[in-house]
Amino acid sequence: MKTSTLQDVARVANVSTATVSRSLSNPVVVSESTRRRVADAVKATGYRINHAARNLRTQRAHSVLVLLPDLANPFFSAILEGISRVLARQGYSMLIASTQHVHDSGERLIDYLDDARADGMIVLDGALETDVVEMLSSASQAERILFACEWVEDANFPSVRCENRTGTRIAVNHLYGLGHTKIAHITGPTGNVLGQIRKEAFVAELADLGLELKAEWIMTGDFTLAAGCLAAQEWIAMNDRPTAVFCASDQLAMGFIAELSRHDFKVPDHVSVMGFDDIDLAEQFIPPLTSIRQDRMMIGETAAKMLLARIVTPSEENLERATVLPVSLVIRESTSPP
Amino acid sequence: MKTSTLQDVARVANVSTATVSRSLSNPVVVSESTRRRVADAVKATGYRINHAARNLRTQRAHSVLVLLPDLANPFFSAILEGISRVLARQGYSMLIASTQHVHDSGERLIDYLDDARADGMIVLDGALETDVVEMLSSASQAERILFACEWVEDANFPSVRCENRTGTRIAVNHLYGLGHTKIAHITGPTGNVLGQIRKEAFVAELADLGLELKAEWIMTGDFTLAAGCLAAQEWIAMNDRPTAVFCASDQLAMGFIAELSRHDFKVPDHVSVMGFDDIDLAEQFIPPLTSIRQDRMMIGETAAKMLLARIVTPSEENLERATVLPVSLVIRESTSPP
DNA sequence: ACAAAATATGTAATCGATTACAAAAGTATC
DNA sequence: GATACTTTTGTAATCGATTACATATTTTGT
Repeated sequence: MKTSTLQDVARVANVSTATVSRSLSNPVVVSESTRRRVADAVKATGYRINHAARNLRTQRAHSVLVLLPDLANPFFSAILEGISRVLARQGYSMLIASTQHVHDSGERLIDYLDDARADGMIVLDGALETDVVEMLSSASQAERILFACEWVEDANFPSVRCENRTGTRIAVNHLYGLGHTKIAHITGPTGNVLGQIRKEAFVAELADLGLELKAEWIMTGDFTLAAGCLAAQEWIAMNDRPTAVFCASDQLAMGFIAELSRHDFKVPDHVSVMGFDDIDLAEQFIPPLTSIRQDRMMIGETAAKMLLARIVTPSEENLERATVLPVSLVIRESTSPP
Repeated sequence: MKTSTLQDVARVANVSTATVSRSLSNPVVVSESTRRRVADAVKATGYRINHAARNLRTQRAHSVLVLLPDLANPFFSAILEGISRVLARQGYSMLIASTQHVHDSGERLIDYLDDARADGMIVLDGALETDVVEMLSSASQAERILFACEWVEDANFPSVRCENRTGTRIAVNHLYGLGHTKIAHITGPTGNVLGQIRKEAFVAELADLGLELKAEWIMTGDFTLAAGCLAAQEWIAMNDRPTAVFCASDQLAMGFIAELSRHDFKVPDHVSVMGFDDIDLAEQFIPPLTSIRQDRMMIGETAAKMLLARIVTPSEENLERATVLPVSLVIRESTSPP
């Protein structure tokens, strides 16, 4: 059975297609009685709007592309949930692509916007290659691209992020407040903005507190479990072991703790460990992880709202360029006095 | 700068739009020289096909909807990765929606197919409400719906799944082979097909091996960490504790182990524990988890391929209705002789 | 009661690509 | 060189909704 079209509805309601269209998308300009007849006809015919037709005519795709570096990273799930929720409410669909695949297939990201597949783009990957970033920022559609969580320093895209600096300071102060004075840090990947900022804030806060910081206490990681394990081996090998470690991500912290426990070190008895992000698993981990909580659902919702605002009313220049969302300290059992 | 259209290309190449269109989508019918001229014109104009226009004319959305019960579940990530990879290769986009949101917003799932937003649907949620399932199966587009991993018993949708029965038997035999004779099981949620089948296979295999099975050794769970914790409390409270536990999911196993270790029981010293799925985290867990591995990437790829075959050549009735993919035993450190 | 304004509806062009059909150009065959 | 056939290209209709503009109808003001 073919689905019915505006024409069919118009025939049944005995009006023109223009009236049906108006009745559905802009009801106030249609008289009460006509509106009712159209509504009945819609019900009778089981009419569903054809998105392809509307998209062509209105030059809108009614969908947004979300770009992830890695679908498997649990950090993104709640963000997607938030984005999806807001988009669905506005009748928009959510397209997903991983930056990896796009690169593999030689496809250009900007094509999604240029060829009417998506009206906007939310990028969750700050590690885009330079040429990709340049291509995006020079594109005519650049104002429809928004970064969330991560961002690219040089480019001037709108973005949503959390208080990375403040979060880091809160973390360090939590450890300091417990009595720790020898505090180490496992960083994110070199070149990553988040890792960089958290590291800078860490160094700055230690300086403010007048705490010593040995060079070897800053261990380079990359947000992953595996990197956490390696860092643990470094820690074990140290002569003067820090009594607390602030990790740039929960996954790092988990890997660190896991490797320690394989070598019979206990957290927080031998060393206090903190993460950053407060992913779902942090609460279930053993020991439950003290972390800096980012409201990922909120990040997703905010990103989607900002982007939709730009898509729907692109003229207004009172548009937010960057939104910074608060973080909070979640104290669990992986930290204690030294 | 507006993007250029077929018309623009045609003008530059000095041919008709029909020729340009053919030159791009069906080059063999166009002469070598013309094809070259068109190619040059495309490059000169920076032409990009307009998907909305093509979709309208061809009655194809060139996209597939993937329905998840829960974006946050790490089990799905690799499946999405597999789906995405195959779709991208064929020029299809991947839309994502969660069954929860769709239900909340009162939207009907089938609308995605009816209103030209998607050409097909991959459903990763076997727990759809009955009315939704009925709506889907009675739809004209029902042949474009495919279930992956989970499925609905009564309905006759094509599906991709893994060897749940065989996997369960392998698991039980692994434990039996280590010398365990008192083996318990933590099930999936009541009513879930996967949980049901794994439970049945578990009971059957124990019977085949002639092993005793006390009623309390089958603990009802729901695939989550939390359920695993509860089951651990049950286990602790038992007089005659089983020496091995086969869990219907890795998350159950992790919750179970976590709760045990909070009560100073050690795995595998006090009890051997197995999971099912082999999610990424299983390898990093402490202890690393013995599990039944499903190749989730492969499940995703297979699902996407099957669905595309149905979309592209819907006539052929030599189409696979169900593909069952093999599983394998991954032995790590959570199991040992009693 | 009539003009002016406001409201409601219809007509038809439009978005940009695809494709049935027609026409033209080229090749082979005798 | 004429005929039949194949290959290549063009013309124009089409997909289904939206919307500028025109027209018809109702309301308002005096």
